[in-house]
Amino acid sequence: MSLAESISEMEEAVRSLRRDARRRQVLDAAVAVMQRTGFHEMSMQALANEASVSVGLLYTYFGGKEEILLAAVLDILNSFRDQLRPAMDAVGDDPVERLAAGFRRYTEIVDENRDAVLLTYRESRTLDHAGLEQIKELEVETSAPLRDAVEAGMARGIIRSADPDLVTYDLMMLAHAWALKAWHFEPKYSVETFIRAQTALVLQSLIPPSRRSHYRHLVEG
Amino acid sequence: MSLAESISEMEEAVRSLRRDARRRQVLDAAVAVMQRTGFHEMSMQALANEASVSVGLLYTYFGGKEEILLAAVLDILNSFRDQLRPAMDAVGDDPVERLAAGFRRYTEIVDENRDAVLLTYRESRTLDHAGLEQIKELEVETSAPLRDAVEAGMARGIIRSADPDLVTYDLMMLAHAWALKAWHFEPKYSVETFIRAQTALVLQSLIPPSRRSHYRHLVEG
DNA sequence: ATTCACTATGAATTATCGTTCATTTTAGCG
DNA sequence: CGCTAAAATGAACGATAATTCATAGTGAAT
Repeated sequence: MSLAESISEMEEAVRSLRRDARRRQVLDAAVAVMQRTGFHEMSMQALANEASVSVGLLYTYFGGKEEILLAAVLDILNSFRDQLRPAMDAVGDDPVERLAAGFRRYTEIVDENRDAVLLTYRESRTLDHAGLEQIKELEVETSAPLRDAVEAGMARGIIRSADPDLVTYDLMMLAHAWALKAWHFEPKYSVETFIRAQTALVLQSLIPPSRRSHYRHLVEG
Repeated sequence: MSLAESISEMEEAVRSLRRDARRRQVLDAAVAVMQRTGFHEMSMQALANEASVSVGLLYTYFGGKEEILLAAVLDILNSFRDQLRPAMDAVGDDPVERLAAGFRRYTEIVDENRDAVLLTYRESRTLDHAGLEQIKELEVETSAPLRDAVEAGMARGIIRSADPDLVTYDLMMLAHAWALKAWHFEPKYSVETFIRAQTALVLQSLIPPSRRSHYRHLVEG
């Protein structure tokens, strides 16, 4: 490779980095504004102000308003996916422990991104078909570690046999409930107590009685 | 009461009936348009066309666009509330049977009003504070029969003791999941099989082993 | 210093839409 | 058939907001 080529490659890389930084700047601002007002009520002017850039600049980094929404949502879902498996790996091999840790982490992430979770429920309808498909695929991908743990547990007979997919989605729904029904749960529960109570309730169903004493710390709130 | 007064009262009643009919006509149209396009994308012109009335008329029956949204959502939630308890009363006194019947009916209603359920999740943010409060109150009211069954079951020791409120809301979330995640469940489940599978899963957690044989028809899909 | 490519600006454009209101139609009644 | 009040109409208004584009700044290379 020639020197000139190396230099041009580095320049390319620098530009790409700057581009990413700007995009993130806009996306963060977008999430912030949307959590205050909602997507439709967010004017491009308001977004530009929040991000400290001009309106015109938004259009050099994104195709339009809807593309910003999609990018913001995908950004969030990606961080979901990337954080789940590591948290589960940290607790070892036992499928039940992995499942409990996964549910815990998932719910914590929901808590840390409550507005973002609500956003995905509220605004998905706005997206076009391609965008929706991307979101659905990411959701399935994200849930994979949980499903793996459920299946592993069933294979070893530690988890009562049932449809692993149904169990996985139910767990996700209960985690989402923390964001969707915060107005109802918040007065009585903290994230911590919510997680404990749900874990106890769910595992009661999933672990056969004979195995239950092994997991007393999880089954009893 | 004079004859004149009687007549004027009847006229009043007739007018009120006509008003209600017109309001329902508009509300039905609104739900239809919103399920196609979403609230923000629905123009008053489009709504007027769907309802076969003029734009101006909308404003003689409703205060504005947002008031139509609120009315539509409340209409739906009211029908939820009115249909649940009768279905539970039909199966008798046993709390577990009542709970299962309640969950079944609730999920069926969700299925019959899928778009409407999605609407409440998508568009609640749009409503003002007073509107939101009304919705939350209705949701709590609707869930009351389920909660009653749960509490009755716990009092009699037929249902494992836990936070009845948490159990109730979890059940509602799982029913809502049928609408929220239809894209995921629909290929594999029908409403019927979905209800059976969820019922089995949930009751496994709620009924102590000693009692389980009594409810084999519910616990086994 | 000048050029050049890239980045950024924000006023102007264009379009849509919620709301109003002057006007017309309808229905009931003497 | 008029008469009146209620019901209904839809063009016009005013406001907002997404998008474009002519213009300006920036800084590295010649």
